[in-house]
Amino acid sequence: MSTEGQTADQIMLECLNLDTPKSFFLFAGAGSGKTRSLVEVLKQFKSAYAKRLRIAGQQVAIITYTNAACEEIQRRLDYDSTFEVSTIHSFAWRLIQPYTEDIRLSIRQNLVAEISELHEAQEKGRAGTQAAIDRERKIESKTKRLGNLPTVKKFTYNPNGENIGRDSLNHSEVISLTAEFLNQKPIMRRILVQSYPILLIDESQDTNKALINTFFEVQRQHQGEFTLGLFGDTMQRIYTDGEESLGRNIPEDWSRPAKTINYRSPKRVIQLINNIRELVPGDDQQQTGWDQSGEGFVRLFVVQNSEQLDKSQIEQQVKEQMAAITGDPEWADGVSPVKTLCLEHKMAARRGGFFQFFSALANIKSSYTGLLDGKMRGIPFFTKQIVPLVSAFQSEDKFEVARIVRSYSPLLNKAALESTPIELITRAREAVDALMSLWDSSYPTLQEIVQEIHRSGLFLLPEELNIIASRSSSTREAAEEDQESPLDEKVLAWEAALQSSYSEIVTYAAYISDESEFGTHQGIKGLEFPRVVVVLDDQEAGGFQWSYEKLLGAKAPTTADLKNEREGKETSIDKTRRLFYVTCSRAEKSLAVIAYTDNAASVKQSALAFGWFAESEIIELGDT
DNA sequence: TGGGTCAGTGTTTTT
DNA sequence: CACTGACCCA
Repeated sequence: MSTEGQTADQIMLECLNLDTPKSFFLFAGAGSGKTRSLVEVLKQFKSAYAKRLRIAGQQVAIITYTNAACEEIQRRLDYDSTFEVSTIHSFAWRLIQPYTEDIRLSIRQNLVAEISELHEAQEKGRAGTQAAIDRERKIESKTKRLGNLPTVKKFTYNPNGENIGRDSLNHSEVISLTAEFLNQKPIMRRILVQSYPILLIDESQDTNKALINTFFEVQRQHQGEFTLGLFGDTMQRIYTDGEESLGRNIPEDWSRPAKTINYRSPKRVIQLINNIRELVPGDDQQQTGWDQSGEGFVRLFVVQNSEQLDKSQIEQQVKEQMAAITGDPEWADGVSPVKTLCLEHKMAARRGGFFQFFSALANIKSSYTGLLDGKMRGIPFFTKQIVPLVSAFQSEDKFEVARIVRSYSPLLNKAALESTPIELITRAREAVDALMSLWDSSYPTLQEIVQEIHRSGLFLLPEELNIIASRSSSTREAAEEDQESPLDEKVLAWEAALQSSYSEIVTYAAYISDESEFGTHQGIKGLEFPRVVVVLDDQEAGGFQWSYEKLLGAKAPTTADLKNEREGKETSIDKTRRLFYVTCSRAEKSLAVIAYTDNAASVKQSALAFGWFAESEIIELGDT
């Protein structure tokens, strides 16, 4: 370890002094060992102050962005109760939860304002369009919520999932209510400061703007009794909610420690990410490599878009070339992890071989989160029952097969009352054998699996699947004419999803449990992988927030971009550059960037002109 | 008929 | 955010 890291740790430790508290903003770049510093400093803090905090009934609050980061820090702090580690959402909810009447009042005011805005828009807008219908529906649901508001005894909120109940608040409401209450109610500020004399915020660049500014204000008003410690890297702000000017407006009397060594990436990758952020006006943060880091490799593969492009073949080719270039056979041995980062889940789904299943269910907007975490009704039936059963059966693990059937099968429970154990077991075995015979020739479709389970009764079918399985083809046609209710929307989506092969559910299950070789550009915040492929493909991406084509000069900046630039605001190019920075900085050994583009020549030229890649590091693939 | 304005449309990431 | 298309006005 260099002295630089110790210095930052030392500064932070000095700030965390209950008698002379001092706030700080720690610049912690990619791979700088920030979590390790945090844990080290907190452990030292604990030995000096834990007892005093406990007597006063106080804790140190540590706020993270994701659940994964939260669990990681909790674990590394040995689940010590001196520390309250939570995501921003669960922390915020704990603060405001008791204030039912204030929440009710605030929500009421918001609803009234939103409804009147909608009415206004409805008068201004054209009648009969989708937008008008949507507005009408919104007015209806907001009015309904307004009417229901007085009957709410207690508001509910689930930080980790869907919040669809009558009494529930959504994610953004919890955050904005917290900012509002802290701003308006001195007592809330006092409770916060007294419960948590130290508040540390990880990934502060992505913390909600209103809330982070409120925390600044709380700190300003409670100097001498409150420490606010922000960790972050403004270059890694990749969510729209964060404060743009964070880091530029830090109060004079704060400490500004910096961890500028990158322990994660090899020198060539660090040079690339330094070059990427060099182009950001006003950002002078540069990282240095660790003495023991290797040189590493970066390559840019430029692919001209065309109709008949076989992307999977190109991406395989990239891995093989990377194996040859780096001398690291694990790039292409097919078993070692190579992480491929795509902009969107759908792009990952296409490459990961579960697109049909995923995109069908992605149409159910109300439970998209459930699709991403695998908790959507209908999915655990496959991932927790069918997939484990099939894999146990195929590896001839009889105990595991028996365990799964015993845990889930109504065949055993129900029949248990009227039959002898031997009959039961025979029936269950026949049901399992019948199911498994579907795999005899090739993979069955999910539909075939569902039909077979429906026939044998081996497992209980979730509602939507049961509806589909019980339908005869004539009732199915009748049902298609009437697709009004939300259940029908779900049933339709499931009908499409069930057409996919069993293999899709297997690769999907791996994806949502983070065992897949694919990830999204944003979802991999804070993670690291030895071999990284970054896929840039505007054409395949559906969204409009990022444009790699503009970043790489293949597409001219738009009038909106030029206007933003003139006004000193950030452009879509700035946003895309930061996302690109985050993806590239994940690599521990070597990095391959694949740029699918309408203008290969411009991409190559820009990559050279920016100084990001050398001529010898750019490889053109495809038709050219 | 040409130009200007603005509503409508598509739609992704995390909690 | 960027684009399309409806609509208004000269």
